[in-house]
Amino acid sequence: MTEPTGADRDAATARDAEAVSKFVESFAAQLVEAGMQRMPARVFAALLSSDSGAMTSVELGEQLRISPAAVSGAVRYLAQQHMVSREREPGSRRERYRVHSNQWYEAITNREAVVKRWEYALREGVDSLGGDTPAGRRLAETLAFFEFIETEIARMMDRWRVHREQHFGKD
Amino acid sequence: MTEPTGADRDAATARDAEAVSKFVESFAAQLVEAGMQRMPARVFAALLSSDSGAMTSVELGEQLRISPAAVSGAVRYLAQQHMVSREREPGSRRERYRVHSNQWYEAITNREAVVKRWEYALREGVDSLGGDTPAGRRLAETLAFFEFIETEIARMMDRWRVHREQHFGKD
DNA sequence: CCTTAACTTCACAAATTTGTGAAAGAAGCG
DNA sequence: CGCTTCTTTCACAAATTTGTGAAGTTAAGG
Repeated sequence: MTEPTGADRDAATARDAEAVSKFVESFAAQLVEAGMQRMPARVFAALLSSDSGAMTSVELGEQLRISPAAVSGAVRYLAQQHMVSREREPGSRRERYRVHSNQWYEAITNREAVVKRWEYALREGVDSLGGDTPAGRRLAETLAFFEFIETEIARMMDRWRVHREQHFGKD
Repeated sequence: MTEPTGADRDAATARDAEAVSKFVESFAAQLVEAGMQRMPARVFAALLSSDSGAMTSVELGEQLRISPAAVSGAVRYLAQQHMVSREREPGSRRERYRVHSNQWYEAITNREAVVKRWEYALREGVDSLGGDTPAGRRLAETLAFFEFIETEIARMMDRWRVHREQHFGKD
């Protein structure tokens, strides 16, 4: 063997596999409880708790004890949600999956597409029930709430970026 | 029959059952897509688009064509999530389920319990991986993000209450 | 080009979730 | 108190979801 099996074995960054696994499973469990699918949740937690913030398909399969097919499905989902990005390490056919902290903060707050569809459905509702009926007014107010939320969240993320830079630097 | 079957049949507030149902199903579908269970989503949408903002178990069962058991399960879930409240109309064993707009705006943004558990898991992770490791630092920053979000959302809801009062009055 | 390593797709079995009918449990009203 | 009406609980069948092995596809490197 010319290279160590699995992840980085450098003494300075040696990982306590047990501790990592414990975190991965408990954080993933919380994500699942919040509605995320199991495999994406586990893969995401694994990436989040890796030192480099990136892992290959094989590494993920080994750590989580899941098949390549499961890894594939999970990362496809995560990539679609913009919570993870794929990288090709040059001169290899291995793919690397990376969690960019910034990126996933945006992804988790940016339910923009979801909210837009809610707003669309609500507008349809207001139209067809009539803005002058009690129900129509309730829907209209709900719509206003989401519109409000949408702009507020954008501003909140602006403030976060400032806050983050102050506390953690640009990185 | 001394009272009309189903909901209010007063001409002024006559509901186009078809239109209501269309909205209910399409809005519910969006909620489902966002991770909500089907029955709670449908029940919630039905309440939201009712003129009075409240319906009995029987009315819900009729409109949605579901069994009493399904209604029961759905409203239990919605009540737990504080998206709906139960009322007993005095002098009847009928229960009424009501959506208070205010209440459900809070419920939807107030993922407090969820976020708290995420934060707890992240703190555990930082502790066990060590705040001086790259992974530990990533988890710590993620934790900071959620703490930030938590206070910001509380303020956002304060602003919403003001905004709402200006645009829709106290009601 | 051919080989081979890596990822993806697909069909399917297992596990989980969902909604129902039936029975049991409350609570008003006589 | 017991009847009646409404709601909840429970066991189960149906439907859906999940993760796998195996076959298929892609692309690097000879």
